[in-house]
Amino acid sequence: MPFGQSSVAGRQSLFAYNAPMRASRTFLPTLREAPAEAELAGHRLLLRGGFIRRVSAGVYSYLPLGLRVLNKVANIVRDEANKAGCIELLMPVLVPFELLQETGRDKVPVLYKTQDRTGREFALGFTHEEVVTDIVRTFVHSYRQMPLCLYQIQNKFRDEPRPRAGLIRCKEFLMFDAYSFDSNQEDVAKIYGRMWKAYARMFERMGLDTLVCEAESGDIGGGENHEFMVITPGGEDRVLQDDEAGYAANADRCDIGGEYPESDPSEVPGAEMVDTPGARTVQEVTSFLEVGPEKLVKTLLVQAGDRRVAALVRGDRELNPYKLARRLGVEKVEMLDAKAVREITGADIGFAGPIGLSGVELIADQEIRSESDFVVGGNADDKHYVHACHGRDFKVGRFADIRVAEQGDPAPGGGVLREVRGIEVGDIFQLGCKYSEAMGALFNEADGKERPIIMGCYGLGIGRSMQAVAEVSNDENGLTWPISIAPYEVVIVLVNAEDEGQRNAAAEIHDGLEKAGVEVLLDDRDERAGPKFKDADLIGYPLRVVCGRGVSEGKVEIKWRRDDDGSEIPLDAAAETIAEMVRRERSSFE
RNA sequence: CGGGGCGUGGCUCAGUUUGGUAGAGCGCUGCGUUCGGGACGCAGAGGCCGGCGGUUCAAAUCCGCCCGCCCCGACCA
Repeated sequence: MPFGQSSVAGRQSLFAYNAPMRASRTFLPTLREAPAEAELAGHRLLLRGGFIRRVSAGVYSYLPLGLRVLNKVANIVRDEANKAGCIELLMPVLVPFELLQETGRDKVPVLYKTQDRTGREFALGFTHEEVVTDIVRTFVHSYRQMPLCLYQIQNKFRDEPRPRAGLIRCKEFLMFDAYSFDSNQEDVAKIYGRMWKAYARMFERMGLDTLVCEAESGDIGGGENHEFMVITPGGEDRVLQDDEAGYAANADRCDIGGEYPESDPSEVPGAEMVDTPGARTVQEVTSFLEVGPEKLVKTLLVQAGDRRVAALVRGDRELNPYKLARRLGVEKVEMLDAKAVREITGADIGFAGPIGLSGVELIADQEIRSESDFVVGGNADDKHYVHACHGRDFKVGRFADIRVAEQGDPAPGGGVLREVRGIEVGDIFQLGCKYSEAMGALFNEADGKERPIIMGCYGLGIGRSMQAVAEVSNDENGLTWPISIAPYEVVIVLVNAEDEGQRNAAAEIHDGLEKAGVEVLLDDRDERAGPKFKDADLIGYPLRVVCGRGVSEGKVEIKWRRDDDGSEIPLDAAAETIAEMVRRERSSFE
């Protein structure tokens, strides 16, 4: 079995080095008090337990225990990726700048740039679409060479404006990234589904519950896009979900449901222009006119491809530019600057309104359709209209869902959206032909015609997943790792190292477990029992074996980290008993 | 990049308001006692108080600039 392929049988080969299995000879720098830098429970425990150490903002060292966990997470991912038919390779950190220029991603703001002594420019790899596409365009020329899915597990570098929460958002981080290459849409759907299932298994094996969310592909472009979220209050992503209908989406993507029958403006007084001196913002206008922000309709002027569009959204809502772009069938929309706004409205930004506006398409958020009597801009400096109604005072070309969804909004399936926080541990993307077209990655179809390769990409944060587990698997005493990624499966606490009987019993169990393929750490440090117990709980070894005073009666104590109480087992069969317990526990994560 | 907070032995912090040349707990070293849930006693080591400049007889403390770190927001390919 090749190195790195993880399974029960391959477990001993997980670590190429011969790691010391005695605490006195390894490096366990636990901290009694958490460094002030950490806020989240999992982050604090990773620091206290001696798993990681901050080197600089968003830059971490993995200490020996942390590296073991990281490797295990990586190996689970590797194993499932291999089972899904992906093939591992390794691409460089240094990416020649010209490669990124081919796709225009040389302007990505998070890019780290550097140059060699001759002045040749490189970027530090932040993701590897260009590098892998360059490989594929060189070697893949026929539909018969596909489907193909290549992946690597490697450090990524992103100059994040704000690194945060330990391993959750780093400037340098270990990531699994896979890239699929297909010749037809059916194969694209197949690999997408296969990666989806592979991800589900990976996270399951790590002991993580994930919620799959519809996601916004944003500027990376393309078709379907899902994110795997670990739901926890400390998560940085807003997720909206409707449990009953089984709908979940990232807040920046989330659709809004509901029925919006046309409102009847007949009871509303006629529209009237009023003075609103200097009142530009929603806040200023509504407080000046003494109305709620929901009674104001913002008119946002955007450039959408070669068209100019006015988007109408209620004052208490936020326009979702991705949704708007999708509804308009363009790649992206951009806010018009003050000069362009004056050309169209004859007024400053802040006074644009739909009444009498010409030369632009008018699209309004769907909820406006069933409401009336609004404050809108007057298309003249310091003027607004009150009692404006669509249909009567201005004509909306189209109503559509174009605003940012919020907690409490109607869900697409008919329920209500509820907001939770999530850590995005993985995502899967259909890229289409964006990169293959830009880079000339073409293949010959069966009919002899040349077409661009259809691509997909799949990312999974290894370190981020590790901390996500820490965030959801802990209690007041420390971490509670699932056995699949725990730094060691079993810890043996030698209570009194002076006692020969205890010492021999511990060594015997240790050797027996090692022979049985169990990852065991013998805590033989010259410490009192207290700190050893505290450290065992803090570090979170799944199973604890205590060689203490019971040894003189031929007994040792065993206790699962997750349980409050342990039990005593006979010393003479201890190793076999424990190994069997470990095997059973492992099997629950496979 | 905007807003807020912070920077004092390895860790957690006090001292800064009101200037007088640095403290506690934990950790560390040695000796002794102790030894099943972060022991106790005694004796020690360890800090140019983030950096630079200024004010002053005198600066951890006041002023200016810079750097770093954390949180909120923007951003997040």
